[in-house]
Amino acid sequence: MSLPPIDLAVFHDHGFTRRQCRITNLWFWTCDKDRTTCGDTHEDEYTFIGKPLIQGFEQRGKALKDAMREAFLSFFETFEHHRIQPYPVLARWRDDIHLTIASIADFQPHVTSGQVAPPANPLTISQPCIRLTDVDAVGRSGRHLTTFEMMAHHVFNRPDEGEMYYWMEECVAYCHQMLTETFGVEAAEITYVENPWCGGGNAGPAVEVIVGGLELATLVFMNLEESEDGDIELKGDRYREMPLQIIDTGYGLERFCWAAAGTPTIYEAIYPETVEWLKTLSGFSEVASNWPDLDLDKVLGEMSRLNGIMNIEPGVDAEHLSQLFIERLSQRDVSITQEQFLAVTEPLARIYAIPDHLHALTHMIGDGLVPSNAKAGYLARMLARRILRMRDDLGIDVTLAELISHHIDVNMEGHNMKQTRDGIITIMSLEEERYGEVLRKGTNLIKQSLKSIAQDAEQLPDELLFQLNDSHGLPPDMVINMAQAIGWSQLRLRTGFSAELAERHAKMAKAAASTDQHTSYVHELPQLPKTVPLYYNDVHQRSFDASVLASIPLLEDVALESATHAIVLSESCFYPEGGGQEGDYGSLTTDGTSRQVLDTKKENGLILHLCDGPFEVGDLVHGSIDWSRRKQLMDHHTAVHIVGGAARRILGPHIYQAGSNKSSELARLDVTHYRRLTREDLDAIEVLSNEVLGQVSRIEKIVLPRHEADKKYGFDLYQGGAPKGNEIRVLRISDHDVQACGGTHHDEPGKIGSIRVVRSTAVQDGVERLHIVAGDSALSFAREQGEILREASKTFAVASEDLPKTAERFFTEWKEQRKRIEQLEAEIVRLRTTGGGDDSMNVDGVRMVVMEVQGNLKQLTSMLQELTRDPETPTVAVLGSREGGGKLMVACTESSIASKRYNAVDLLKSIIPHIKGGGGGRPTMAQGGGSDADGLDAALEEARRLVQS
RNA sequence: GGGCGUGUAGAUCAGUUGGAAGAUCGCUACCUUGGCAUGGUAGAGGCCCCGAGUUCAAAUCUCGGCACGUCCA
Repeated sequence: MSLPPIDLAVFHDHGFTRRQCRITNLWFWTCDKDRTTCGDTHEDEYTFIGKPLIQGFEQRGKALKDAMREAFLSFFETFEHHRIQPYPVLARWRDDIHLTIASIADFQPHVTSGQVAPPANPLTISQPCIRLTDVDAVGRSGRHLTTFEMMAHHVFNRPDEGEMYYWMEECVAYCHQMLTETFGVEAAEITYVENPWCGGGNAGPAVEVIVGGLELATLVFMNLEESEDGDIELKGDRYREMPLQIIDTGYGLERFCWAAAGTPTIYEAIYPETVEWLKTLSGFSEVASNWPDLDLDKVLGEMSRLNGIMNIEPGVDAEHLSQLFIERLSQRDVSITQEQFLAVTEPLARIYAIPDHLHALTHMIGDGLVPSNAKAGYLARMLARRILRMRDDLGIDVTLAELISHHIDVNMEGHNMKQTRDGIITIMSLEEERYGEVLRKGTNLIKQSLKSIAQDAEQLPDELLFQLNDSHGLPPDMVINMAQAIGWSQLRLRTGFSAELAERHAKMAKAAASTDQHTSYVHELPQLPKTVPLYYNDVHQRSFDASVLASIPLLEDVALESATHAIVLSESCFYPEGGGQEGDYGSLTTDGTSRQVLDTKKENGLILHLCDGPFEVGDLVHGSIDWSRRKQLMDHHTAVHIVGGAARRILGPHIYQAGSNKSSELARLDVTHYRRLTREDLDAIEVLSNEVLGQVSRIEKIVLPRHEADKKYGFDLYQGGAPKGNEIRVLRISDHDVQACGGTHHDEPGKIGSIRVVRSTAVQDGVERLHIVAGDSALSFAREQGEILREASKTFAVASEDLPKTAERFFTEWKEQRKRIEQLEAEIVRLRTTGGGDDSMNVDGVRMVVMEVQGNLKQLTSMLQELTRDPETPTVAVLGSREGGGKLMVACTESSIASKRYNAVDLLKSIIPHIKGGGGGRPTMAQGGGSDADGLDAALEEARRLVQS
């Protein structure tokens, strides 16, 4: 069975009829008798360019967006939808995506799965979203954006629990009423296209709302989930109805603006100030004056109408596209050469894309993101670099910080940003600096790489381009441009290369994705009630009594040390590893047996005590935990929260926990920051952390329903990772730090004693790892440091205060003396080589020196150098030394009869077996060593024989 | 999370098959000049990132660490 037709009263009431599109074959509803297409095909041009279809909105830019958004939200408010504040663009409540890509993403996965209640029902929202998949098409297609606001009304129905708010009929009715009444759209311009939606294991009927050739909204009725024995078939997969029935709508705010403005592209409707500014700065306005005959306005007008049917998607070859455009334009009596076309469209594409990218970047950085070379931070860096490149291509002289400042002034007023303006500007300046550095290094590298390429080459090797891109951040087209500029004028980028590059990356990504795995500790977990955790009620409880519910042998490959069995109890105060806190150790005993608990883990709500032996099911056991270890873990865990809060107060609002680990020896806290931390930073964090220990007398532990926690404390709660349940355990250390955390913590910070921030290391760019010790570990750390100091001072026989000064003195003296030794060795060599007449002889005008000397390879080298330096006395020298198992060296005076007649390597190879060694070198200088110094005499004797013959 | 790349003089970088640590700029002194720009000559400046291993021999090869860069998810 497939989905039935979407046949609603609202269609009939407004005189709409159902037809099948002659191009796409999709069914659609229209009240225009002449319409034969669904509206979104390659024959449906944009009809609103120059002739707005949405009436009553004369503003442009931010004012237009604000008015449009307000009109939408208040429409739904009057129909009893609750207005929800937008979520951040960084999807920190999710671990599967970095960015908020749709309004429904706010409620995934737990609201949409039914585990967590929605914040309101029904609700309306305008959610800023970022999607980078189409980034290449932005600016070129006239309609693509990386950042947009998705206006929506959402409903979460539970028919099985008698909670049914509304479904398709009402949903479409709201949409139609809003379009025609609030926005003044003629009903004849609207088509509703039936096009089922599926994705991510869910599916349902859906309606696309098309106005003037532009898809303004999609109304999705999500009521199906993937199931092998489902009775509904959609696009090859089987589905069944699910208990939760969700209305997921998406109205493109910017598209509404565009339809209201009727501008040639969407960018002029929403970013008019920046587009004008960049046109002026880049001198684009004068481009047309190069060709007085060209009617630029007409070209652009026709182009934007064409945009609607050209279906410009990312990855389309630019050259091919331009030819297609020129062809189509000529069909419409617009004649333009390729040169003219590119001179107009290339700069325009950049002028349009820059404000869009700035908007996305401002949102991301504004939400507290730090640019990085990994994860979401990398996406921000990519956007920043795209902006900088486009700016350079346009030849504009403004900094990234100035561009962002301008954007904030024009577009961000009233938007609540977490990061400060100064913070954003600092981060942008650092990014631009870094970009400059990549360019500078890249230029050198390209010059270097080109050395091996013929000046008249037409292409560069694929491997070179791949490598320059992947390892050095130099995009292929930039490499070609640079190479052309410095003399390789014939070079072109091979058609299709960019596509191959993308494909290569996709392959790598696919290979990486398939290596995901989950470790389990036992073969099969029995169905048992969740273990009752005692550690939340009283974190100080050290022992308890419980009954054994299961005793399961551990899987071979996860067995650690001597643990053999996982014991499941009815309740436990053993804390299982989680939230970066290691599991508790201790013991379980009955009257007869006693087992060590070597680690504690959690799986499917069951606490697994990993023991060194089994129990009988039904045994009553007495459990007691290793308290000193637990106390230390609590010291470290609570300290991590305090240090995190301190770092945020000292370094800025972008400080976010990127991971943490607490063992009994030390704790590690990874935080996001845009530059390396100095010791001064660490000191300030340490001082503030210790102040908190004294100032805050109690740590609050509160359990809240999820949406209440979100509302009260915001998404910074979820720094430790996205929690799963509807109930959130909030740990609040006054206003210093508030986080959702399932770990065990002290009730009073003062119990920790003291905190030391030992050092910081870099995890990746944009993430610093703080090494922290607290409580007893802090004391033993101090003791160890003292011991290191004492040991070092003992070696120097000085007081530890004098150690740095003394070490420095020793080091400089060591350097000076090393130099002095070199000089003295040279002197020794000079003395030895001037005297040795006895060991030299003359064979046909070549001086032969064969002798045993004292010294290492380095000294022998200098001696040989001295002996064979003078071209006036051609010399072959063979030196031997007994050091280190015997050394032999042979050298000939360069470019003389000596080097013509004798080969140092051959000579060496003939004599080296006497000392049981090997060696090699160049024809004029060879060296080798052996393991039998006693053979040295024989070796030298053979050398004498060889040179005489 | 995965792939790739780079650590050599104060700076920017060469360094071939493992076999004698280099260039350019900067620095110091001297020469040229009335002085400066410039030109000439000489010199100083190196834990070749750190630690193991292989080898007669490691800046070079292998492994580990640290630091930096970059592409992708």
